[in-house]
Amino acid sequence: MAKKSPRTKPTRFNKERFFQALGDTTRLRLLNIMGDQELCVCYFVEVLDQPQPKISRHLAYLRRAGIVEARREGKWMHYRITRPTDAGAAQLLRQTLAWLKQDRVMQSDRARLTNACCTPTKFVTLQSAPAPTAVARTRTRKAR
Amino acid sequence: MAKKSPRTKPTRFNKERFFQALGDTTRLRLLNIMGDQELCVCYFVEVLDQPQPKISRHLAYLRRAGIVEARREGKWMHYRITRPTDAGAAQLLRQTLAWLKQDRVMQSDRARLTNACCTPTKFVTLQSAPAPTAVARTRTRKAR
DNA sequence: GAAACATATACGCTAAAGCAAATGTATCCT
DNA sequence: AGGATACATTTGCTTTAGCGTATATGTTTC
Repeated sequence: MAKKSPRTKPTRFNKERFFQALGDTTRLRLLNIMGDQELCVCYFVEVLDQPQPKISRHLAYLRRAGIVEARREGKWMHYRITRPTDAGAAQLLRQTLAWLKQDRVMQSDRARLTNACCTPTKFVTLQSAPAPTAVARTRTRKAR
Repeated sequence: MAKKSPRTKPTRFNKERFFQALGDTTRLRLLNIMGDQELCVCYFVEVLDQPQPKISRHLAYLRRAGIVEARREGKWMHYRITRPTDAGAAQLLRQTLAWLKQDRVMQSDRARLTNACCTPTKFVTLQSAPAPTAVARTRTRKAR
């Protein structure tokens, strides 16, 4: 028995949850900052200048919605945007990210991230944080 | 004093509200049913088979988010999808609508609408309701 | 203008979202 | 082992969303 996976995983992508995940400014800012890189939590805290539990909660929300993935490396958790299992959602997400880049607030967030990356020593909270690393684009550049 | 309008109207499109508006199944179903036509409330009530106040509330929500517009014709209110003022939102909305069409539930909603339109006499609530009319695509067909 | 109709809004409720502060957990360092 | 670091999660609270029921508003008809 124990049918391997007649439909175990593809429980049907939840559109409602997907849009709800995007319906919060903090989460949109987090996604915008991530862009194509993988960031550890301390960077989000630093750039958005908001309490760490709040950041963690929103990241967890995005994770449940299938929009970001996490990877542990020692004591650091790295978050990156992932490709939603649903193709339509994937396309919408890509467009949304492009849309965000036109926003003033989002641009200044990115500027602040760049600043933090270049001179992490200026930020107490980032003293020893691992630098962000670019993430392999899913199928955009030269495939993987 | 009372500065006339240094920036009265373009209050900046609210992305948060936009996504929140899409983050509800009932509202997605309403949008899907509208498609390119203009429908009066009784059709929504009939097709979704849900209480009228609920439908009205969701339509009001969509209206506040700048996604639909309403037009009164006698005692009937006609709702139609509108082009959001923000170009990015407009594109996302278009794609979302296309995305919905692939959904089983959405397809059956559309089928039920077609049925209701062809034989309105079979539906008590639609006895005298005005038939849906196609809406001038914003810039798609031969302009207006 | 009264009755009937189509739709909107108010009300009371429950559930969920969002927040700050506190606490828990895993990891690293010595 | 013990303390420090980096997050995650819990707790208690306030706000908002969504629902059904009841009621109000605007329109037409008689």
